[in-house]
Amino acid sequence: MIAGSKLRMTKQRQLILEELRKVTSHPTADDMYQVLRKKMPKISLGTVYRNLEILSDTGIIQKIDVGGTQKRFDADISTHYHIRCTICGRVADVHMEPHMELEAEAQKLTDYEILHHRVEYIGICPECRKKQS
Amino acid sequence: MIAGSKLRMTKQRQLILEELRKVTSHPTADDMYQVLRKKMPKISLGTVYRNLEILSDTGIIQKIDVGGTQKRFDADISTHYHIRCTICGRVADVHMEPHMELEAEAQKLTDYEILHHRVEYIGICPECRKKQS
DNA sequence: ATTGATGCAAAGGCTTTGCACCACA
DNA sequence: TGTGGTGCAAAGCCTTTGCATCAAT
Repeated sequence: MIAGSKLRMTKQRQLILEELRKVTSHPTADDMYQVLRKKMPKISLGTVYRNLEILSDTGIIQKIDVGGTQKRFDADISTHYHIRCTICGRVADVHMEPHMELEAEAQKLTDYEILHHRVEYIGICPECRKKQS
Repeated sequence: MIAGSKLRMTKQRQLILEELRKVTSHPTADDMYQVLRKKMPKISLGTVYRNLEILSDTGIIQKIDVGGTQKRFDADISTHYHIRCTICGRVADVHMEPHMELEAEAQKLTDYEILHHRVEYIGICPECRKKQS
């Protein structure tokens, strides 16, 4: 997908990338669609899915696969950890240095070839905590 | 779900639990269904889903939410890390001690209340590695 | 007997895809 | 002007659910 690609920068693709870069909320495809259609009413959900897929295949954005049913997307392509609220599903970044030594440690114990690792925290976000009390 | 539950140990539920405890392959609901129907041809996929859900809600088994579209299940309810093959999707355990200090470290950096953490490794399993070469 | 569980099939949620038309390069 | 992209709608995949019937307690 990356090599030999003849990607065109359409207005839709450009807007999708632009809007994703504005937020840190790790939106789902449908979250994006709801925002995008305000600025481009005729954009289709299929186009949003297709572009998010292409942009993440190309490495321009990142697809994140935290628990829950929907995939989420992130314009920050650096390796970083996430935390998900078990109540509302919201996802936020955890700004800590990735523990690369986890990979070396695990590599001694598995016969898989380790390529990456992901850490996901599960917790309760401030908003949901407030509602609970 | 746990408190005040009046669960019946039906033949289906018993078999589902029994078969899940036999394997370490982290099967999907459909994987389970394919195995179960050999021993109980009339069992329905809905029953498999319902029971895996109930058993994990009750804490008797664990639902695991590694990347990919399908949920997987594990009779081992201890906290442990998983590795997923990026080619075939297979999931295996990584037998290392969980790094509980990751939670304390992250807690300093987020205003979420951290409850758990998960580590997922992504790699290539021995079988797929063999096919590549 | 009571009522939770099952089998079946239909419906639901999220995502992908076929197709004719459109618009970047 | 060639071909990748779009909008639309249909289809696909996984999972949940309504309902009549069954069976565990």
